[in-house]
This record gives sequence, C-alpha cells and structure tokens, in this order.
Amino acid sequence: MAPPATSPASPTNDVRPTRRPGRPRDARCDHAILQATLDMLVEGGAANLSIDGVAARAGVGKATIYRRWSSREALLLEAIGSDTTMMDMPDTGSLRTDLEVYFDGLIERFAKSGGSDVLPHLIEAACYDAEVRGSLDEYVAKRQTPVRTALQRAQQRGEIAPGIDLKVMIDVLVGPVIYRRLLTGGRIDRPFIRKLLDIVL
Amino acid sequence: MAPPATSPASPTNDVRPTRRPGRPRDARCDHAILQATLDMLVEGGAANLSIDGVAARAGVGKATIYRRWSSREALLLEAIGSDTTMMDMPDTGSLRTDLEVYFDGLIERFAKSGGSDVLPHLIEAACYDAEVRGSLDEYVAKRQTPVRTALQRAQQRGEIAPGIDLKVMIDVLVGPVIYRRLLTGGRIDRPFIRKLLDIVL
Amino acid sequence: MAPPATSPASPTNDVRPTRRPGRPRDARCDHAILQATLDMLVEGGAANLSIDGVAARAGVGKATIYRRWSSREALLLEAIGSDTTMMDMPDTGSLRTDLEVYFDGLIERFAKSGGSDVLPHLIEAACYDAEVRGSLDEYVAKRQTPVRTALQRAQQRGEIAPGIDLKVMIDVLVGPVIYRRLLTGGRIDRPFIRKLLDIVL
Amino acid sequence: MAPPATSPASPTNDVRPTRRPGRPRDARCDHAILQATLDMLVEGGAANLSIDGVAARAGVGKATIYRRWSSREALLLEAIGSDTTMMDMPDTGSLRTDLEVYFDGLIERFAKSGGSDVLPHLIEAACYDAEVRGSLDEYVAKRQTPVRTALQRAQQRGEIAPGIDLKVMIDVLVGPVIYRRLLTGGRIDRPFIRKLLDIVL
DNA sequence: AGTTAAGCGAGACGGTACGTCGTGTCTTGTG
DNA sequence: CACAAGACACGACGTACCGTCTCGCTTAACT
Repeated sequence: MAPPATSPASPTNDVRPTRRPGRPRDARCDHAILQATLDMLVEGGAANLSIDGVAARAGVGKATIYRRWSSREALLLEAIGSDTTMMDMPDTGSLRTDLEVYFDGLIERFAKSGGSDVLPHLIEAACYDAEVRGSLDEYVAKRQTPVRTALQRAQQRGEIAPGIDLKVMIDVLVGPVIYRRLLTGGRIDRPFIRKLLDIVL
Repeated sequence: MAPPATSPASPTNDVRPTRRPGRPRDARCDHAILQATLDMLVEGGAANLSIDGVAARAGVGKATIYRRWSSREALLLEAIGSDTTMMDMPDTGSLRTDLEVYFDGLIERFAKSGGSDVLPHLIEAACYDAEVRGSLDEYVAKRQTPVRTALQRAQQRGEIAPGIDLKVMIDVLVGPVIYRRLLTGGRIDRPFIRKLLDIVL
Repeated sequence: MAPPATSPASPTNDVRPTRRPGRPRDARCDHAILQATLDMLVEGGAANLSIDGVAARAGVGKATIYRRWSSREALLLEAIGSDTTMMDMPDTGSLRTDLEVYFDGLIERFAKSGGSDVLPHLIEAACYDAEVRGSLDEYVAKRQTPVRTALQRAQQRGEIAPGIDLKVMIDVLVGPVIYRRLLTGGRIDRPFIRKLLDIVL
Repeated sequence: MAPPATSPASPTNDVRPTRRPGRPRDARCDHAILQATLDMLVEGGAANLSIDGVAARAGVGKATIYRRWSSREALLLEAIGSDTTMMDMPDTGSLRTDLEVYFDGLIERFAKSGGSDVLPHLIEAACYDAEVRGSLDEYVAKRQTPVRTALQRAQQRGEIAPGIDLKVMIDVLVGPVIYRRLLTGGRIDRPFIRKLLDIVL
C-alpha cells in the first residue's frame, strides 16, 4: 500500500479525499454540538431547543453550527440518528420469541426516554423540507432493519407464508406501537405486545 | 329572546342562563378566525401559521383570538377538529367488507388533503401542553369511533373471538396506516389495505 | 378654541393630529431609550453603543427602538440633539465681548463632556445615509444660531462691513474651534479664543 | 547584496541588518492589500470596508493583513496616508497669492475624491485607540506643513505681525475649510476661499 | 542537500451585534 | 364587556465581521 503521496495528485488512486485547503473542521466541535443537542433534547424537548442554546452549551459560536447543518432539523436528525445504538434482533429460531425479546427491549428503551417529542417534530419538518424528508426515511429504514431481518429468517424457515409482503408485515408489527406512542397515549407494555402478536401471527 | 348560552348549558339549573354583562362575543369572529386558520394551514402548513397572520387575514385583533383560545395549538386543534365530517362505517354484515369500504373512503380523503402536517405538529405540542394532550386524545378517540363500532358488531356476530382486546385490534388496524402516512412515506392504496386485512383478519 | 372633535375629521381645523387607532406609543419608552443612549455614550462612546445594550439598559425590547428610529444613527442624532440646552448668546453691545462670553461657555461645555466621539460618528454616517445627512445639517444649523444672531446684530450696528458674507464669517469663527476639537487635539481655552478673535475681527 | 532592512535601521550598529530567519515578507502583499483597501474605500466607504473583503479582494489570507497591521483602523490610516502625494505650496512672494493657489489645488482634490468619509472614521477611532490618535495627529501635522511654511515665510517678510501665533493662524485658515467639508456641507469653491482670505488676512 | 523558521492562502473558531419576526399581554378609543 | 388596532417585553432567528487559530505549502537563509 503506497504511503500518502505528497504531490497533489498521484495518478492511480487518489482515494484519499484530496484534503481541502484551509483549517480543517474540528471534530471536537461536532461532538460537543451533538452532545449539547442531545442533552437539551432530554431536558426541554425539541420545542425548547434553540440554536443559541446549543451553541452556548457546547461552548461554540453559532456560525460553527450553521457551517455544519443548514437547519435546526438537520441538526436534530443527526443528533438522534447518532445515538443509534442499533437495537439488535435475537435469533431464537422462533419468530414469536424473537419479536417478544425485541419488543421487550423496545419497551425498556421507551420507558427510559421520556415522551420523545423529537420524532413528531421531524415528521412535521419533513412535510416541508425535502432534505429532512429523505433523512427521516433513511432513519426509519435503519430502525426497521432488525424486524426485517427476523421476518426474512422466519419466511425462509416457512413460519410465514411465502406470499406475504414483508413490508406490510413490518407496518403491521411496528405501526401499532408507534401509533400508541405518538397518538393514543396507550400503554406500551408486555400484555399489549402479547395481544398484538396474538392477532398478527 | 333567548340569550346565547356561552357555557355547555347543563339543562336543569341555570334557566336564566347567566347572561354575562357587557357586549356578547361576536359569533362571526369565531367563523372568520377558524376559516382564516384553515386557509393558512392549507397554504403554508402549521409551521408557517402565525397568530399575527391569522388575525390580519380574519380582520380581527389578536386579543379577540386569545380571548377564545389559550394558545396557538388550542386554535389549531379546534380548527382541524371543526371539519370532522365524521367518516361513517357501513354495516354490510361482514367485517372485512365493512373495513374495505371504510378504508377506501380514507384513502380518498388522504389523497385530497396534501401531506397533512397538522397532526405531527399537535403531537409535538401534546408532549408539553397537557391541555393539548387531552384534546388530542379526544380527537383521536372520535376518529376511532367508526372502526370501534364495526369491531363491536363483528364480535357480537362471532366474527372475532370473544377474548380479543378490541382496543388492541383497533391499534393493529389503524396503526399501520398512520405509520405509513407519518413516517415511512409508503403508499396508502387498495393493495396495501388488502394485504393489511389479509394479515390481521 | 374648539374642544377635540370626536368624529374622525372635522372639516375646518383638524389641527389635532387625528389620533391614530391602536395603543399609543408610550412616552416613557422614548425617555428611557434616549436616556439609556446618552448614558452609554458617556460611558463607552458611540463605537461601543449597541442597540442590544440600549434596549437592555432601558428595559425595553429592541422592536420598541426600531419602531421609533430606523437606524442607530437616527437614534444617536436625536439623543445628542435632545440635550440641546441651547447655548444662548448674550447681547453686550460689542461683538467681541459677545463672542468671548459665548465661547467661554463653550469651553466649559467641552471641558465637561469628554472627548465626544459622537460627532465624527455621525459625520461618517452622513456620508452614506441621506436621512442622517439632513438631520445632521439641521443640527449644525441649530448650533450655529447664536453666533449668527450676534453677527447679524453686529452688522446692523456697523461693527461688520455690510459686504461681509456672514455664512463665511460663521465658518471662520466656528471652524477653527471644531478643527481643534476633532482633528488637531489642540487646547481650546481662553488664550486660543483670544488669538482667534484677534485674527478674525 | 544588501538585504532589505525590515526595522527602521538605526545607522550605527547592526550593519548586518539582523535579517530575521524564515521566509521574508512578500512586498507584493503590502501593495495588493493597500490597493484593495483604497479601492474598497472608494466604492463603499470606511463603514462598508471589512477585513474579510479586503483579504478576498487582494487574494490574501486574513493573517497576512493582521501580520502587518494591528487593526482595521491602522490599515485605513496607512492606506489613506500612503497616497499623500504631498500638496506643495508655491512661493510667489505674496501670502495671499500663495494661499489662493494652494487652496485652488485643494478644491480640485476635494472635487475628485467623493465625500471622504475616512477622516471622520479615523477621528472616531482616535477617541479610543491611542495608536490611531498618534498616527492621526502625525497625519494632520503633515497636511498642515505647506500652510505652515507659507506662513513662516510671510512672517519673515513682515506680511504677518510678529506677535501672531502661527498655530492659531493655521487653524483659522484650515479650520473653516474642514468645517464646511465635514459638517455644514457648504460648497468649497473659489468664492468661498476668497471671502475666507478677505476676512482673515 | 537538509534543516529551520517564518510567510502564505484558505478557512474554521468563539464571540458580538445586527435587524426581523412571532408570542402572549397590555392599553387605547369606539361600539 | 367586546372589538380593531397596535404597542410592549421577551427571545430566537440566520447573517456578517472581528481578531485568532490551525492546516499544508512555499520560500529563503543557515547549517
């Protein structure tokens, strides 16, 4: 492997991203800003989150934020996306058991985070800002991954009829949980999950 | 000349309906304000709706608005609640058919209204404002009524096992639709509804 | 004198400024803002005077300032113009004596106010903002009034040749003082004034 | 090959003029910066002149500017001082004639340069920055030199009484012109100069 | 020829102030 | 009292500069 070429353009590779001129962005700023954003989200929710506040808390100038994110929503999206300690899906050999374990984890997660208002905020923003729309879709897809994986395995095992559209299946499993969380305010607990699985599977 | 009752008017007491002194509220203001609110919602969405704007458009002072609603969200909630031309549930004798017809109506309704961003806005507001939380729950419950009715009839007919929790059943039927609408951006059309019902019923 | 007419436009007089609708401006705000401006001018000079600072000090919102003055300079101009405890010109019968007394007062005045940097600031602003230009001219003319008066009296008395252009005469009397104050930093004291008058008169 | 002296170069010691190590400053940068400054002064005035703008226009980094001048005002001062194509005073044998010729040149000079706003800007800056104060005084003194010369010659010739304080005399001659230029906005033309000299001489 | 130390373009950084906008409250005169 | 009009305190917005600070290069003189 060739050592980094000092001449501006070695003809063959140039995989190295050609280093823009000028002082590079300080990675500590990124962390400080994202962390401050998450902290303030927990404390006051998306509605009470101001760029001024984040800047002050992160010990950073506002320009340093706007240099990185074009809008408050872009920042939010990256902030909540950044903590994606991706929940993972167990592989117990039974779809029902897989999902029960998975949703148990989800219940716990919801219990810790208070009434998350970030999602609704982003949903609204996505109505008007195409960029947010795209990022949100990406975020949702990422979150669905574990469920999709479990369903694919189950379909291969024959637990699910081959004709079933897995996309819809995901909606049927995840939709009710989100619906409770966002709209009805209903409890999201073990009995609810059991009944949900009883109906769907 | 019966004076207009300003309170919900419990029938028994208060025969002389406590006509408050001073000039009575002008009902035309209510209409003008709600109409202006709906117009501006259509044009710019909840995010771009300002009380100043509504007041100017309705030809009304801001105080006249705040005299009636305590906050922007309260106004929004009433504005979108006011057009509840309650969708009704047919009674065909078959739950499956009932729901197919009902959801067909819903599809059409969604098609007309553009990307409704009011709901997410209210969801967010509900996280912080208890009053909004209550009103939103009420609104959601009202919207669920037709589905609940159909399910109750079906359970009485024996189409649904008596042990099934109808609340959860509603979540399973409505949740996926809402989930698509708000989060995944997936299509909400006849095939989707068919597959949904195939899985759930 | 007719009592204030209540109908919007009594045809004849209408000297009363027809009272605009809505809440009237609060005169206390004007005072608070101007006073805060003057205080901050004394403390930090025109360069260190920010609208935010004035607003905070006056206990007033920024909008309340911008509602009254279109720019920082407009505010400054009115602030320094507002303290025009117009210096008055004595009438001793002798032009020389008149001016000596007058300039003595001016010396005292200059001694009290530190190095006034407001004037240069406004001069600069006047280069670009026509409105400021006009207001500044007005201000200067007002300041010249006493000297003009004395010169006119002297010309009528025959102390000054009739052919002399009094405008230029004013420039010759005031210009050197301003020049010292703004540019050379030379002392402005009794001996200087004496020598000045010796040369000019 | 005598290396260019970077320090004022006291003549005796330091014959080897202490060439500092490292890359020497690029003289082209000085020119580019000063030129860009003058250009932007003409276009937008001192108020609209930003260091960022000068740097961009001169094709130079900001550090390269701050390495040479400590502040914006220092740069301005040198920029306007740099074009001191010192006006010179003729020696016609008559003070009156000398001054008429000199002021004619000044009129022309003023006519070319638009409303010079640099001077007021520096005057203001001088109120707070001692360094600017000093440089400004120096600048003013330099500008006064021709007039001082003419007056000294005239006093030696006996055209001016020996008791006259020439410093004041300069103020009386120059002050009115500056006063018109900066404050009253009055015309500065031949008739004005004639009247001025009529009064003073 | 290598080392060293500064200059250089570019641009990120923490700040401060700008002028605008929206909120929810208040104060007028008029019905 | 209600109403239109609009002033008010507050606070966030996104932008523009300031003067400082890294970056990776370049440019000489001194080893």
